[in-house]
Amino acid sequence: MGIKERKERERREKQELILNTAAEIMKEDGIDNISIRKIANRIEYSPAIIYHYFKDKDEIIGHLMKRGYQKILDGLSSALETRDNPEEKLRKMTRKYIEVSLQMPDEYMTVQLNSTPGVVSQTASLFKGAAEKKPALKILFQCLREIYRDGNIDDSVIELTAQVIAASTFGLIMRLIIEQGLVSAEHRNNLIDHFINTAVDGMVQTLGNNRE
Amino acid sequence: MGIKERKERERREKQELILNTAAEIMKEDGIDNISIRKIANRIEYSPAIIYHYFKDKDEIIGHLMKRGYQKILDGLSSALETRDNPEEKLRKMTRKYIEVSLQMPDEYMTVQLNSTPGVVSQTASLFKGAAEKKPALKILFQCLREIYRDGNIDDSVIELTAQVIAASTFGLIMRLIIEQGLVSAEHRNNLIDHFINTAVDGMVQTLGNNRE
Amino acid sequence: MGIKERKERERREKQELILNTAAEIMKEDGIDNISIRKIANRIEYSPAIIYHYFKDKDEIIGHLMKRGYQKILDGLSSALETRDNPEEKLRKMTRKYIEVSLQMPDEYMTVQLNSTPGVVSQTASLFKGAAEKKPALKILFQCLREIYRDGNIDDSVIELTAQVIAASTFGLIMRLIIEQGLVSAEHRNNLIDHFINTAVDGMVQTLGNNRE
Amino acid sequence: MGIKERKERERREKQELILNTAAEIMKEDGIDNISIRKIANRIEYSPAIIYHYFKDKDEIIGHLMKRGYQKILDGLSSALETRDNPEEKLRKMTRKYIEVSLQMPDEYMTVQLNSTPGVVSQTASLFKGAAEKKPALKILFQCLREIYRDGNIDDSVIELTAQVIAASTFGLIMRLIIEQGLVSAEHRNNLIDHFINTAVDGMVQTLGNNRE
DNA sequence: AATGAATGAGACTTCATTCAT
DNA sequence: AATGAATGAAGTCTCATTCAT
Repeated sequence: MGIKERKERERREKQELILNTAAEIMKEDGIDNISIRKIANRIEYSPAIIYHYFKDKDEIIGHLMKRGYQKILDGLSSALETRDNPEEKLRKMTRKYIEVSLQMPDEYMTVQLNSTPGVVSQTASLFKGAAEKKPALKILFQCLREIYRDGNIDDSVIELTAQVIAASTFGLIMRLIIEQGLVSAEHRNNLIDHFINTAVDGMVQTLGNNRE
Repeated sequence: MGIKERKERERREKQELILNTAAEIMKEDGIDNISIRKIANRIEYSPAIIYHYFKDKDEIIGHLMKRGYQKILDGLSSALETRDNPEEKLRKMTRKYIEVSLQMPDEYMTVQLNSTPGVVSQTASLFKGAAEKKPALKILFQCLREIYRDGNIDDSVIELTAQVIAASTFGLIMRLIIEQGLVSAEHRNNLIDHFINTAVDGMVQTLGNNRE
Repeated sequence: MGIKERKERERREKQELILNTAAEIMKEDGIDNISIRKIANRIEYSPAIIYHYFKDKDEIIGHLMKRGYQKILDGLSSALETRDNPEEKLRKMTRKYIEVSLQMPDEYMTVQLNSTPGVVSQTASLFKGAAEKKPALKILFQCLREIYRDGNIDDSVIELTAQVIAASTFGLIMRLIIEQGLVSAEHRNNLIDHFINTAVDGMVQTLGNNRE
Repeated sequence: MGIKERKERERREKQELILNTAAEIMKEDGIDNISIRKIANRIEYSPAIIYHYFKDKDEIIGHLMKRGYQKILDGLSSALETRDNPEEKLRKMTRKYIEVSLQMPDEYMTVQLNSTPGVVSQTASLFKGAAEKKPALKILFQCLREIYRDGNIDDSVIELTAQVIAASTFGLIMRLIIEQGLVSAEHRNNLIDHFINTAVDGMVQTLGNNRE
């Protein structure tokens, strides 16, 4: 009696098809140019059927966002499970985050740049106290805390540092995405290495020096 | 025979009016919501007349972009004219760049995020050799070069550094714009200070240390 | 072999369910906003199944109408069975008719205002000869006839009178329904009393006076 | 230089054309079935142009309503300017009101039956105190007041009477409209005469008798 | 120089209905 | 008996653009 399950599966498959098509369009034309019609045309169905699988356009966009955010979080937390010293952990995490993001450039852009309240409340990370409320930032914060576990550096300063690292990393990723076609793979890797070795590491050291 | 010039002038004035109105709308509703109709309504002319002054909507958007880019460049080069030592100059320049950008958040976003070939070719800065071709990056590069004038650091490394600084700064600005409503003025200043003092300075020092 | 009957019964039950749900929607959103989908959603079945029980939407609407008309007739004839004098009977009947109608305002409106031939042929009452053909009007006519059994008033005049009473009563009911929220219960009762005591009674008396 | 005026006129003419077409559709399909598309199809223009002349569909409906209401008020007040005695004035007014309404049956129905708050607040007449707030009812009230100027009938009773007359008249008009095709012109006139002579007059007399 | 009129395309969404399963 | 999938038509509205005047 797998008939029910088959139907379920087919339904999910079609939903996936719709979402993937929407993602495709987003990639090509930007999120604001996703339209029910375009999706319908591509999958060669009538526009109406889409409302059979999703309540409205917002729901589709919503799914697209959730997807992007989830992928990033997954990638990030996988980097946490190493047993390296905290400095090394920080480096690996940063690298992982950059890599994951670059593998889904369009979703990343869409999610991170969206400024509708509902979304920005999830992606925001620069406000005071964000280190406690934002999962991704919290990870970063704890890593830094561990690095300075002996020194007496104020938590607020560590939060600032985490935020600056996050924002800088975001900037590098975004520019790499935007300039996609213009930067060679080799140079891109050099940039990432250099960013981690001088910017991130530089911050950590500078902070350490200022401690005394 | 000043009649011709007067006409010319009036023409330019009206073009300005149209562009300013478009900029206004961009600020309020985002670049994707600029419409010929909205512009026409605001200046209380008919939509058709706009085609008298601009070929089509794309031309208007193009002008808007060029404008934004120019403002940034102007602000930046003004920071160059100080006689401080290069380290201080770098700090001032970075700060100035951040400040200018934050004063025109929407134009900045629009210009920097646009990925149509025509525009990205102007804003791109991460490709190998950008330090020579991009005015803004060139300034940064020269400043760094001056800092390490005694050491024997390879130009390619300095370019990498300039690019990483540029990308990081871009990231901080972007996130500050996106999270506008959520970050207090005080915290925002702390972030900028911390960014300059630890991230930028940190890079410079780390690079110096690695020299030997 | 009660199996066939059970199926029959179940079928009728489901038809009832569908009709009741349709009536519900009519009450809430008006007759024009009844949609197959809405019915299906409420009874938690798929839209398609409804076509199993009714040919199409028109058939459902048709049933709804018939129902309304029946309710009114039932209520009316119950008022007939008193043994009062005819004047009193007329008053009671009128009052009963008003009350019953106000208890099912939406059905009443829908039925009475519908002007598709099929329906209007049932509700029409103003044409010459209606007193004989229309059950409801016939009752009224007979009541009036009884009142003037001694005088020599022409049947056509009595019919006119019955028709005017019917139309006036209809007007009062309709306005009370339309202005529902604006008329207090007390004032509504006053209006009904006043209508019966002055308008209906007034007609009857005026007609009696003109007899001689 | 009547060029401006000509354009103005043409504009108004086209607006009229649209409104008339809308009215036509209302007549045929009911107010709820007016659609921009239908209007456009009939006048053989594209749907978009309609938005050139009216802000949106609501504006069109609004105009339709205002039109209907105005016609009625005009017709009514013209009946007031006679120098007859009040009883005769009442008869003439009633007759005039019926006649005017029957000349624009569809607008009348549409306006009177519409129960959206904005409209019903204009057409409502049965609530306590309506005689003061509703122009049409006020006229009726004053006429009755004049008839009983010698007797000591309470204003609230006169208001009730006015309301009952208004509602009854409304009922007669509505049924005549609905049963349009079924009632001969002769019979229709008989009904109107009979209504005025027995129902309206009957009320007036009955009220007068009850005074003592 | 300026405008009003007009259009065709496209946006989102709801609906009644059919059909294979 | 019941359903999910699918469609085509229709609904309102906005837009960029063209053209005659």
